[in-house]
Amino acid sequence: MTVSKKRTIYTIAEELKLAPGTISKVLNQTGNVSEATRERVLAHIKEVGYVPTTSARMLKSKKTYSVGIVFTEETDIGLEHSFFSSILQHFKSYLEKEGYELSFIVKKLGKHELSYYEWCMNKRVDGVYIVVGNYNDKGLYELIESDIPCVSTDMLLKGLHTVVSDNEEGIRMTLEYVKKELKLDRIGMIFGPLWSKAFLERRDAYVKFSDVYGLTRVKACEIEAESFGFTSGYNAILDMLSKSKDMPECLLVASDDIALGVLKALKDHGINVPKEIQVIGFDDITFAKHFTPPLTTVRQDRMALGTMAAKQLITLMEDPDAMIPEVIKLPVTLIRRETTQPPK
Amino acid sequence: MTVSKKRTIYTIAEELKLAPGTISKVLNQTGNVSEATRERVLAHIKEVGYVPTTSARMLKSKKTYSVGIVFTEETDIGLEHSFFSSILQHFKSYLEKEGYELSFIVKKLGKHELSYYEWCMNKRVDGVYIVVGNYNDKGLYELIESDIPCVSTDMLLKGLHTVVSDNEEGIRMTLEYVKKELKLDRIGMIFGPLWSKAFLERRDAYVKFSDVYGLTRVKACEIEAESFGFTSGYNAILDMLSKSKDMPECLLVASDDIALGVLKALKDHGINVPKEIQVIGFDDITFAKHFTPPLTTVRQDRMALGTMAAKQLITLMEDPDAMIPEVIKLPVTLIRRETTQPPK
DNA sequence: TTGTATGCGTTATCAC
DNA sequence: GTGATAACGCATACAA
Repeated sequence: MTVSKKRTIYTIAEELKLAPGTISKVLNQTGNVSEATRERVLAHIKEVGYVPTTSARMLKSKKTYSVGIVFTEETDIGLEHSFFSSILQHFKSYLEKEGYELSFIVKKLGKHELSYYEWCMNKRVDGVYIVVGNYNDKGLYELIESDIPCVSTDMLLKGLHTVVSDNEEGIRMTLEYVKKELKLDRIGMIFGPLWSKAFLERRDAYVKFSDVYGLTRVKACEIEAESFGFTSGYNAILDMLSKSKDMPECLLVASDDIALGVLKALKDHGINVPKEIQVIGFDDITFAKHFTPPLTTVRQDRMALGTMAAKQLITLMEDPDAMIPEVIKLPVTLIRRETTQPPK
Repeated sequence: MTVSKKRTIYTIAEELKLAPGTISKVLNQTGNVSEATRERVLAHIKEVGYVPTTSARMLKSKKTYSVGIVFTEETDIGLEHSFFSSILQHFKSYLEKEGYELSFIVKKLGKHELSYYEWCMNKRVDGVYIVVGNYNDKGLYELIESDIPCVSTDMLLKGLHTVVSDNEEGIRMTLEYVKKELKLDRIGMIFGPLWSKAFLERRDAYVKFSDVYGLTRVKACEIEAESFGFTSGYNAILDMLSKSKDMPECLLVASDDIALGVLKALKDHGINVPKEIQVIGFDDITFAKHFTPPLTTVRQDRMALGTMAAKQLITLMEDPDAMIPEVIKLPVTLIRRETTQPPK
């Protein structure tokens, strides 16, 4: 392929014996251009493979077709965290199909330090997607309060559009399953870190619906894991075992990552799952079905999460005042596998 | 925080009773500016939080402090693939610390379709990082042959700077371990898809060093997995078991993802690891140590891979003709865990 | 040492 | 319908 010589609206105007402005008009489908010249210009542009230069365009107009991503890297999270990177992946696919481009928001450009907001203004991004954010991050609030469209799949904040799984319903159906299908009574739960809204919701739902279904909560077996990962699950069980010999029949775990650690710890202590204790996770990460035994869990639809966030953001970018619900709850599904076992 | 009113070099020049050009000079540390005004300008800029607008700057100058990322999504790969996203994460961290910004290269901007190369020219990225690419992707070659600095941690191509793990040495040390510590003789290997250079290198090294160390290759147990994931490993074992009852004492597997599937299949068929057969993986993904039994494997230093790629790219971006080696091989480490067991 | 003028490639507002 | 022309915010060569 020949490396195309540099073209601008001027060169192509010249080649077509037209005025630069006219080219711009057909490019932006603005103003009046005769159908004839329109076609002619479009054809030529396509033939020579001309693409308007982003920077110049940005200089003049508002739309940049770019969105900034906030992906806070902390406490076991980051691109390596499969749950979030999966959502991001789907978000990315959808947005790219719509012609948008994704950039990670940084706090430094060349030698200039800047806040999220400054970066966004500077880059003139059309919108922002918060994949995972930290409630202690001041910069985030400045961003959310600004009039740059923001969407998140993680944080729940007044004024921020968020797409999340229906955590409460997930726990409700789990507990209903425990009661009605598993026919169990005594339950416990390994919570995730409770500063996370999602984990908090799951804990609250657990408290609420254990009542509703008349389940018995074993208080000694309700533990808040120290973090998000496998290890925190493992440690939570160590903690539990040291405190009490009084094990529940079924243990809910706030996330699969933690649940896998739980399962491992149980196995290491010779406690059989599901015979001696049954375990139910949350998320349905890829590995959940590959573990031994395969984990019963509540599936979050990662694709729907990412895609829906993308849709919301596009709506907002096209019309910042669009009347759309601030938080959208997506349905979840209970996936029955082998860490639970209904009575025969 | 007050949302700063819009500033340009003009407004800040005005505020300081200086000429716009002067501001520009101190910003770019070019031309002659007295130390006094320099300080004054810098101080003011910092105070009001002024940041030069990228688009305008791009229009004039070369450097954009931005790099494009090629992350081909195929055959089980994508952001969800923890190995690659982990490398990307480290690459990203390093580059951001240096003030660069990362954007995913897309093939469509607004309503314009464009090639990788066009996108890069258009955005004026300083460089490109190919996290994972596809050899069949024509657009990639155009990019690599252009004079945009490119670095990869995946593809091996003439003219492309690449940072990879020393696959050959990894396999060599594995085989030495099998021979000298494990005292085993009969070996087999589940290869990864051989169109991948990395997997090809591992296969070739396996062939070469099994000779060197006088190991016996069980041909019926040398199988090319159909893909990258857990499932392909599982299927490879199904395949192997159907073909031969003649199992090797030790099975190398081209990657941990595949190896975990292998382990599961073995377990499902009641074959004990490491008692009946020993297994060694490659990569040391996070989950390798959490599996039951924990996987013996060759660790690739993902952080070094990402960081080194970042360093190489920066060197190239600062001086495109820098004399640096085209391919850098990073050392790997054998991690002994429980899928292998030396004789007592 | 500091200020001025011009161009970068667009878009948008006018006249024609 | 079409063609000039003025911004947009910065860098740079050149004049002061």
